[in-house]
Amino acid sequence: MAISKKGTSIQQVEPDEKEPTSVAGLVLEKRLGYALRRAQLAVFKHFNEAMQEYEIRPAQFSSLVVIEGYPGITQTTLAKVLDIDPPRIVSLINNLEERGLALRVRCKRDKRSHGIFLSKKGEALTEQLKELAEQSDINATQSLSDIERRQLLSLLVKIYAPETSEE
Amino acid sequence: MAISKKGTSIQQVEPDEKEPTSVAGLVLEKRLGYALRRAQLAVFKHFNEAMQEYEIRPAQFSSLVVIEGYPGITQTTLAKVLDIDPPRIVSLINNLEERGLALRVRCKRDKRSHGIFLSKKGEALTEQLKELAEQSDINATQSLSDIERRQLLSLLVKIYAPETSEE
DNA sequence: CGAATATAGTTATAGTTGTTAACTAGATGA
DNA sequence: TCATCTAGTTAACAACTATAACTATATTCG
Repeated sequence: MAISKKGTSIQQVEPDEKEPTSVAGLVLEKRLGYALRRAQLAVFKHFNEAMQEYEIRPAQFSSLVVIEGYPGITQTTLAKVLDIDPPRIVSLINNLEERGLALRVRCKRDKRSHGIFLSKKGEALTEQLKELAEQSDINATQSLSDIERRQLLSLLVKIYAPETSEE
Repeated sequence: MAISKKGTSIQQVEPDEKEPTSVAGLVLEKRLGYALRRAQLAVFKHFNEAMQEYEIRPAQFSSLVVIEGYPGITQTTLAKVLDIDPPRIVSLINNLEERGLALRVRCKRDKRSHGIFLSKKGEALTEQLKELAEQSDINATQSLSDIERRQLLSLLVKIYAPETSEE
């Protein structure tokens, strides 16, 4: 608009006088996708800081929690539950296994598949991490009340898993 | 738990009888970070499908909208507003410029910086994309009412930009 | 039975993205 | 005028994601 109006080619202009510092007022502030992305990044930043000393990444944490809840779960099922591709599971479990947090046990019935279990160490760590994660969530959302936090959670679940969110 | 209990080494076990298909019931379902990530991926999937024929990626869309709102914005300011690193802006704007959607204009006052503007074509496209993006948001959140959608948006803004969300 | 098909896990590969360091040109200030 | 700072850029690299293809087992069915 500002430029394309003039027919002659312009080489130089004045810079914008007002310096925006946020997307406030733009359509962008009304876009759910954008807001979700920004909020997710903000919350993950806290999470990663909290987990740094344990060298646990988000996907590893999720895996630990799911394995804890379903001991003996197969890699394929874990991939489905977390909605990630099977090849990613391999290095993920490799890493947990190398660190002595989880172990693969070949399945008697179907020798192609492995059940995944937590070691004692893995269980203990998972308990600790769950506490940390909860605290990190709260830290990352200081501007929200408890009620708002619960509201938010329930709205998000409705989006990513609409079938399970009837209460 | 299941495995580490026995002292002798176990080679093979039965697989888990119950096949979980979601994180319902696990602590994971209570984690904001996890819910945000899953919801964001779901919404972005819709967005990317909608934008596919225009070959516009999320960051490009955001840039177009911000440039439209602040014609002549510098790359540094754009980086700040979108909270992305300056190097990323370079290829982003290069791409928009190559496609004739935006243009860099060297700034008279400070010859180091460039003002970025949309071309007529860029403006027209941005208008179209904004409609598409709004529709895509709604499609991605069919399970939410209009009120819930607005609630969600306002909660998310409180997280990623707490200072701007007082109304 | 045994050939065709399917599945669990894996490996390899490559595309895409985000991060960091360092460089150039121009601006600023003592 | 020299040192310092900043905008934009380039290059190198680490991380993540997606795809294809391979292996070993399992299953199905003529």
